[in-house]
Amino acid sequence: MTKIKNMEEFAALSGISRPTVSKYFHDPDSVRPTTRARIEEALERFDYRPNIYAVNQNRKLTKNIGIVVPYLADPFFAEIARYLEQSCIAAGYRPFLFSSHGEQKLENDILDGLQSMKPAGVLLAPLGRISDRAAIEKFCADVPTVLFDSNLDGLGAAFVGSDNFSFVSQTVEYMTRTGEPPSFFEMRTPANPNANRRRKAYVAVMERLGFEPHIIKVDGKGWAFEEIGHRGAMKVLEERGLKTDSVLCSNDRLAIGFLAACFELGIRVGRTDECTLRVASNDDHPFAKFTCPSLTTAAHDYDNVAGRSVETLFELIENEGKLNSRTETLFPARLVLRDSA
Amino acid sequence: MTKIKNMEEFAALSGISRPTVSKYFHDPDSVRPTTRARIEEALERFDYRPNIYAVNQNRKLTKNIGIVVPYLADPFFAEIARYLEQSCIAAGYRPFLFSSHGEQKLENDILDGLQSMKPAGVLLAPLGRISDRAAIEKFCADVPTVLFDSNLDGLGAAFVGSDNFSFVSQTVEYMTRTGEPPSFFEMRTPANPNANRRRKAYVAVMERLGFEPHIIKVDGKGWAFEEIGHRGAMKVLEERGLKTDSVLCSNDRLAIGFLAACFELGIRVGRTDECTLRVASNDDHPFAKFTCPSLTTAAHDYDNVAGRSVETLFELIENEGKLNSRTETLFPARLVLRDSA
DNA sequence: TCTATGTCTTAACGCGCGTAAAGTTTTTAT
DNA sequence: ATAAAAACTTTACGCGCGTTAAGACATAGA
Repeated sequence: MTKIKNMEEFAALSGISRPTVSKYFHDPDSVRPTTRARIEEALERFDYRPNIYAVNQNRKLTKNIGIVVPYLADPFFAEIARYLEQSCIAAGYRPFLFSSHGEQKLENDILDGLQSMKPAGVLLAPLGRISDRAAIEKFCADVPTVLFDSNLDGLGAAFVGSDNFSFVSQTVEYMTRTGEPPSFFEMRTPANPNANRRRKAYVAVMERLGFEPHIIKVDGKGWAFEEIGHRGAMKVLEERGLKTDSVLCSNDRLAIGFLAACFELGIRVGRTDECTLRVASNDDHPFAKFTCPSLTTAAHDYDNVAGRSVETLFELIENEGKLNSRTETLFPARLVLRDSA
Repeated sequence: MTKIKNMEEFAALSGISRPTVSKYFHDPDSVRPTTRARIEEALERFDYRPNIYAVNQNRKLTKNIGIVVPYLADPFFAEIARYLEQSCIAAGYRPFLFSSHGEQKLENDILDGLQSMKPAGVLLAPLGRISDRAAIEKFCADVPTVLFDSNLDGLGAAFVGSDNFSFVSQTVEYMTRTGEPPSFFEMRTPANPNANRRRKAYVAVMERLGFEPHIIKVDGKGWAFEEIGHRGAMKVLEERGLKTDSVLCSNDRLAIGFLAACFELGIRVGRTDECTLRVASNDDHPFAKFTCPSLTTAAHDYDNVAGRSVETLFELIENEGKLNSRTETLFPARLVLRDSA
């Protein structure tokens, strides 16, 4: 097995001219079946692969796709990233995954580095409130970008995410239908714009149903939501600051902390008789099934959000970075009934 | 602000010759302070960055570092990846993160793609039992690689991980000291070699202490450990297959499932009087603090494992891919006492 | 001031591949 | 069978930068 240095050499060994071989690697269907067969035959014998740097230097558009999520230690994003990666690979692209780890500077650095990779496109789930709008806007002007999960008004060629109103209305209506209307438990200054939309949806739904909204805001910064939810819940529960016997958490990770606090304080959570509190939430986090009790929550339509995100990006790429208009696609939630409410 | 096309142009604008500018980007300290100042001054005015593809084509060694983990949806790996990424950036490298998502084919594909990136080095946490040994061996022959988290005998230039014996001996000794010696709860065919070492350590420690080991093996494949632990625990607990009032789970994710099952069955877990079962585990998963009850576990020395991994890789890179001999570094665990045992 | 050393400039080649033009061969259609 | 179309080969240039060699220049030490 000889080591092949470059395409010239491989072309010679396969008995095909280099430009034709080059054409083959760009699109195997663009050459005659007989020559394709000859190339692929040689390919098996010699195991040659074009130098990606030389290739990418000479193509104005690479086959790279950047995937950026705000916080990869959150399994929600890890899962969605997995789906996105696989979709990209299936479509013949090379996905590169980055996490902003909750930091603006890192998000900016990632976009910076991404730009010099000349990616065909980028799937970006921005940090949200703490994102550097100007930096992202500048990036989007140069690179075809689809925003997902959390929207930044007007940025990117399109946005694909979940319909926060659908989440909250389903959970609130369910809890109201089966018991007392819930209070809303959230962070005081949420990092994510979805959180704000959920609060607004909560207020709207409560008012529509003729109930007075109760919002419990807990302190805490960053992405350690479980910790924040736990600490906040301990405080609220110990101070008896809870006006209702049912609570809707803004998201599952806060709820995980909330439930842990309830457990520690001996508060029975659930919908059975011996329980004094019902807790529901939003997201259907991968771990929501294993909380104690298991968490009733509104599930993201993972598949559709991820699927539509990549579809939109591919469309964008084929249209050379321009879409007719910026679309915002929102998928509704699916209520998942478990034991906590 | 003019758009700069290439180094030639930037060199002209900065009043320095291109070769010198090239030298500067390779190592800013390799040029005279005055010229360095002139370049950096121009750099601020014109915002130019070398084309990474052209750069990487002409350097035999890039500044890229591959980070490969077996399953990114596990926050443990997400956390360690974060640390590794940051260390690489701090050292002036460009980390690229990949997850094998529990699949051998994907692991192989990732290594394949990585190889054509000509990375300076790779930090690889292999899938373990289902890894393609031959493929990894071939890869390691060409690319400076440090294995971490799970060891494959003889592969890679070095291994850095945790000392499974230390984990298990601490948890077993603690449980034995404070109550009944534990049974060991694990998957029948664990994906990870660490699991086998933990079982062996359990048996060894139990025998040393003069107790008979009890091993509970539950069925299940893949990386959905919580699910597997939950289902397995339900079965064991319902069938009253538990011989002891204390259980040591092979890892935290199994324990999360185990605790959920206990909760559902009304079994009180903990070390207080009204509890009938104690559960401990290994890893100190990011969520272990929020289980119900919170999980007593042996913590990885994250910082040291990650830190030593990158240190070793950098050393390896500086030695041009060769180390004197393959070292295996194991860091001991730290027992974290919480409420479950 | 002069020399030795270090740093810079100029000129030029190479990396591996994309791509275009012109000519040749093969395939398809009539 | 023949003409038209399609695919191929040859030749050659360009991409942006690494790198080298020769010579010009600047800096430091005496």
